[in-house]
Amino acid sequence: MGLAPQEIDTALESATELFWRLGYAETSVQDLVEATGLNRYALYNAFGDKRGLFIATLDAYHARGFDVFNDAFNDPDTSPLEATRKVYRWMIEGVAERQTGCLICNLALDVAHDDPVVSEKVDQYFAEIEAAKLETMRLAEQRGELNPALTPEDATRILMALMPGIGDHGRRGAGEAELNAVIDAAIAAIGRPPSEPKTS
Amino acid sequence: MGLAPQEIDTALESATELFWRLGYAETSVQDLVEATGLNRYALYNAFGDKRGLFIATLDAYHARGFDVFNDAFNDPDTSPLEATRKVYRWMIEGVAERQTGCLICNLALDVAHDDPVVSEKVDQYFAEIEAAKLETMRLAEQRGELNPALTPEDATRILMALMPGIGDHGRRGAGEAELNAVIDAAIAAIGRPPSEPKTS
DNA sequence: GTCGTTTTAGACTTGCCGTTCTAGAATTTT
DNA sequence: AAAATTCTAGAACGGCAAGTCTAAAACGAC
Repeated sequence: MGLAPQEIDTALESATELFWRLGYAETSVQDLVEATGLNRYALYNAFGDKRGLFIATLDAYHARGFDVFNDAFNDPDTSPLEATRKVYRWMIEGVAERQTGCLICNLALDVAHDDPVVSEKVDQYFAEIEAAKLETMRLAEQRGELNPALTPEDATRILMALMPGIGDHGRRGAGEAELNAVIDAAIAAIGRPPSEPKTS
Repeated sequence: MGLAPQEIDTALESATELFWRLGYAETSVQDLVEATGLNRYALYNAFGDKRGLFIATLDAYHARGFDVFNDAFNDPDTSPLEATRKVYRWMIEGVAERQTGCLICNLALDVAHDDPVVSEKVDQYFAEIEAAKLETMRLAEQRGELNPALTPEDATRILMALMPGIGDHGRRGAGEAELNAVIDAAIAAIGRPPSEPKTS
């Protein structure tokens, strides 16, 4: 009776991938049955309904992203701005690979519109990211690595607002190099500028 | 026989507003009938189908945006960066008023995914905006108003990638002031920085 | 004023998808 | 080994929305 935890995990993984690539509304339950290898009965038993399964994938995705975040910032050798670049590189990899935006920044936002539970989760996720970024930017300021025209709050605003743009850019076909150029430009703008102009 | 051009225009206006606020899939033909005041028969006669009507609204929106763009940049008293700020302010007004992203940057992108015609239009629209921004940033560089850490291409990348983020931010409930703070921070970052740090 | 055309309003058709149900197969229990 | 429980696969149900059709109303021409 019931599924083994490991079965649930692998099912969640394929479901995440499917939702991510197709979008919530565009993913049919039949697609999920085929992708997970579980039959309808088992799916509904384990997750309640399609929405429940989606929410479970959000949680799993969130946990994964959290780990990446911590790894990048706990390396004492990298500066705050470099750690930030690393996190965006990771995000960009996912976007470029699937030609679609981050599961939460871009996809869950659609579902959030008429689902309070998802909406709550998205808000919480964004708040977490924003707090982490702000702390990082404060650190950058202390080290004198921040553009003097910006407060840490300003830098955080820019970084936060770029996230959906990177996803959308990827959806419209931008490759990894193009997306990296965006975040590199942003980090250059946020950092302390040189006295000599950069040549194109 | 047929509708007067003026009837078509007002119908298009209400349809635009409806699509914008609700999204494409979430807007039913019945909603459009009620909002435009035209009956189904007349709607299908004038625009072919729901998708045709949507594409017509895109064209109208595009034309409107084009005008705003030109107005902002043809004022000889404002610097390139200030003109850019003006255009974003206009965009932010629309976003804040409707709590949803720009019709093309955010909404049409969803539809573009499985509609080549819409996809083409979105691409063309983005290319236009990008070219205009790049020209503006080149001008800013010539005037010595650009952050020396950035090429005009870099600055354009940042500005382009911010657009969807502003829309999504608005969708998640950000008000006009918050959204303005984002673009102000970005323009500060793109501009030539002062020697003294900004105090928060 | 009557007849022909156009417009209206909404019922109807078709198709899709999430969810539930069911009958048979597999599996476990004793 | 037999019986009870659980799982499987897919059929059936219900609802919703786009697009078509139709019968009545409005309009216009002569």
